Amino acid sequence: MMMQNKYIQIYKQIAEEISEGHYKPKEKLASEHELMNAYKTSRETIRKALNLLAQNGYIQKIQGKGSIVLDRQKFDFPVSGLVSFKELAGSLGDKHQTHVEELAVIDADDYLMYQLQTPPETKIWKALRVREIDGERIILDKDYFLQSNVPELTKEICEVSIYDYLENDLGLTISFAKKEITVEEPSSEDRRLLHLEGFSNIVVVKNYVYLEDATLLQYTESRHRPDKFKFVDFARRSHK
Amino acid sequence: MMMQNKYIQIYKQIAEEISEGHYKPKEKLASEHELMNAYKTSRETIRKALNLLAQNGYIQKIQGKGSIVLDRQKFDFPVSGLVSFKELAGSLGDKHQTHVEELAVIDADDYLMYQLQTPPETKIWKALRVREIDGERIILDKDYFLQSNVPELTKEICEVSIYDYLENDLGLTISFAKKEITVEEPSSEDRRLLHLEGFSNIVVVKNYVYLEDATLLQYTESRHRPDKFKFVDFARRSHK
DNA sequence: TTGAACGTCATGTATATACAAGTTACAATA
DNA sequence: TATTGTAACTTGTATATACATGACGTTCAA
Repeated sequence: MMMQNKYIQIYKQIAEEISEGHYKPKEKLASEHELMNAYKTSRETIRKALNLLAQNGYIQKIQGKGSIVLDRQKFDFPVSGLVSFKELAGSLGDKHQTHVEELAVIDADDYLMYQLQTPPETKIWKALRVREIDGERIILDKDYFLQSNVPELTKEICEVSIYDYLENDLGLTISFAKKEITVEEPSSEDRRLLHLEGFSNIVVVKNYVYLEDATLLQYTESRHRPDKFKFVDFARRSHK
Repeated sequence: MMMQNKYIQIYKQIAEEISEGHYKPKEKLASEHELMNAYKTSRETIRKALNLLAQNGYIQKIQGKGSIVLDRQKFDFPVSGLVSFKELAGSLGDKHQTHVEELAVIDADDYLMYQLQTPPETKIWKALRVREIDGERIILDKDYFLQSNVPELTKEICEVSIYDYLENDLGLTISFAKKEITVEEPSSEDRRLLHLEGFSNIVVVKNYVYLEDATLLQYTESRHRPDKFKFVDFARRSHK
């Protein structure tokens, strides 16, 4: 009967209202007691929703006073967290395009065995994609999946969104990810596939994506031209 | 009577046990029911502690099975979240040093008025520090505080840790922060103060630090030599 | 032998109550 | 006037109970 969890519904609803500007920044949200009546639920359920809002930078809770709405405009989160290129490109300018340069099942070499924590000769999907924005080839994405997790993969899927395919079609649920950002010298592959004239550095984002059972699903290297790279992170201090 | 919140105590205790290797990765934690008896508390309190552990990458909860311990070794979090340089340098190599190049109260110029969201002629503490690791001048930190928040600041404080001073001495509690990472061309100031021979890029981390009442405490620009820069981020997918 | 059904234990969600603690406004008091 | 005290709000913590849902082993029947 329940379409979805109550506290997530409430979270999404309030988050949308904030995003659409129904509340102004620095404005106070209704109190937990009022929200409790408004949504006909218990206080703990309201509090779970409000904690999600706080965690994701929508509001700030202040004991004794209430919840105030933060200014997410001045706070824009383009590449924070686990977003995929499609979400990113959609939120930024349009005129983006994805070129699938390579798509094949390969045997894991030493580097991949280390990154994916697999035994030798494991079959691995390799997808090599170039992201083009406004006519410039900006990003090189190198994706690796265990074939045991992802049996089939096509050029068409790679051109749209691999994440959509994994989550909606294969029913895999992504739980958490670790990102590592460094700056390196461009490889010859980078120079061949991207427009790097005059740039002597490249930003490398290594992304380890895990499923709900804590097994590694995917290793991705996302190689960005430095002038077009921007990473935004919002973090709360967890405890005192 | 209560030294600290129960669920934070339990969180810290289990977190320490995991860090010290009392549990091995992939090992199962005791069930919520068992922990409930062990700590003589309610299940909800245990769950709050476990959720903190999950959020910070210590464990993964799996419905129906239990909580399994993640491998934080393979997962090292050097610069994730809100850590200060002191913590960073301590966890990495030693032989680090801080040079205070400049420390003064100034009037906000246009750039600072924008970054700190203040009216004109606001008095602002400016601290300019160079971080040296293993004899190389690697990082240039430019810190700005409103004098209304931080009345006094000394060279000695800047050499140790401004964060310690703010939190322990002034009683200011940092609540959340927004980071922005970009790559730029070095300024003449960067070239003068850092060892940048041969490097044509610099990694700029803009850090906006907020207090519990959601007011901006500090704006920091941390400018890193690209070869020594590394940023690690751990993120959970918040909802479905 | 296979497979469906069931019981048990795990975590997830929702509710209720009680009290602690921070904020604010206002009235009482010195 | 200035301070204190109190009442009425707010959010924070802790506890208890109930049921839903997922994982898994055992039992029992085909």
